[in-house]
Amino acid sequence: MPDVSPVRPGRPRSATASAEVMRTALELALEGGIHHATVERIVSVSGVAKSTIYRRWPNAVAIVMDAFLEAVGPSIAYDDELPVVASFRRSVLALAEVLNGPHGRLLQYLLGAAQSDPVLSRAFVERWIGPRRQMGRQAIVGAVERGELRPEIDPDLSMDLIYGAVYYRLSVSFSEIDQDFVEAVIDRALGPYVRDRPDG
Amino acid sequence: MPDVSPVRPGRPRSATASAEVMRTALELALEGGIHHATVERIVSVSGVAKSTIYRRWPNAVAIVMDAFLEAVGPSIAYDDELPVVASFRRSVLALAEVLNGPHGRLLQYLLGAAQSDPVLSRAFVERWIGPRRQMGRQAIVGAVERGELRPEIDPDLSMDLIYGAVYYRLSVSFSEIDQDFVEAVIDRALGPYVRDRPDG
DNA sequence: ACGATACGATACGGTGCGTATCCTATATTA
DNA sequence: TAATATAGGATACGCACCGTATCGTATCGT
Repeated sequence: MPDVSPVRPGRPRSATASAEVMRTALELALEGGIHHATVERIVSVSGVAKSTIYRRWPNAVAIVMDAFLEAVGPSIAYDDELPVVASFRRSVLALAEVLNGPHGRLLQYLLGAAQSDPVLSRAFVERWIGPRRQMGRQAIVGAVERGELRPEIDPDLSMDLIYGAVYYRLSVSFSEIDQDFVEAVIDRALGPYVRDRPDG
Repeated sequence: MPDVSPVRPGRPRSATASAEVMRTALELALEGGIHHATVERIVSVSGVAKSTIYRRWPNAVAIVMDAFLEAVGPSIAYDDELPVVASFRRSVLALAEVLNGPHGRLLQYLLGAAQSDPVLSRAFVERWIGPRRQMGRQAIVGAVERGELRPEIDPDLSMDLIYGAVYYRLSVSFSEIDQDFVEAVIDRALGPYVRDRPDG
């Protein structure tokens, strides 16, 4: 996240340089895995100088991380109008779609790199994991307040169960995250707490 | 896994060399993270020649993987005599104890490396993930047969939920795997399927 | 003894890292 | 307009590690 405070003497940082570096890093990582996105390659492909890159990012993975989050970060796709189970289905299916696509492998690489890079891991939690958990927790709390879910449900644990199963597939059991799986997971995590609704 | 068929001409491979290499690799990785266990460092610490190492392993991570599995691989700790929920608690708590200790961070590193190394990932699934899932599935099937669990339970999905939550903590949300958490996860994954036992 | 294979030692080219240096470009401030 | 501060491009550097190759020596089976 190259941060530039707006009022500062001297030549300002080039916005196009940052964009070009991230674009190149993402492209390289998508093509040949995260190990293919090296600083030296990014330099030679993007044309931006090494010194410029190191002035903004500490290493190559950080660039890929920023590029990834900028590309697919914003979409969370919760919809509070729907019943809570349907809302979760929608949101987790959207996540699964990302994870099953090319960006999913990239996320897998980033997650792997975060395992031995505390800085990266913090960024990962704060900018990717955290927001989604937060939205999910709020959805559950809201559903409890509306009487859709029984109040005994533990929102945090629910998040661990749902997202846990999804990421387990991605990064531990290395199997597919299909629609049936997502729906089954959500049903088993939330189902026992769904209240019967006499008014249909 | 350096495999040597027993009947073969020529000088046999030294067993002590393999042992010393793995011991050193494990030690280095535990000390300074998996990136600290480089082939060149293993060479200079263990005294075993580079050529000998490359004759047996393709790279440094593979050595750490073998060493890790040899050190903490065997323990699964299922106990079919206990009720199924208690049996799972025992087993997953034993796993959590490993994951919370120094070997847990190592597993985290290995899991991370597996994300971008297909060979390592296969070995990981076959030798670490697979056996545990298998034991767990069998425990559930057995419990269904004994009438402890309702037959509608999906054993595979149950494994995804339980182990998913555990590994999610380890490698995605980077938070602690304490006893309360483990018990809550198992209760929510299996609880709804536990049959009342009138003779209990 | 002979052939086959392993071991240790050493050297090599290649890649990538992160830093430093130097010059030039472009902004603010006095 | 001049001074100051920061950015960008280009280049070179030392370092670590990788994986391969080559060599002489050691230790098996036949």
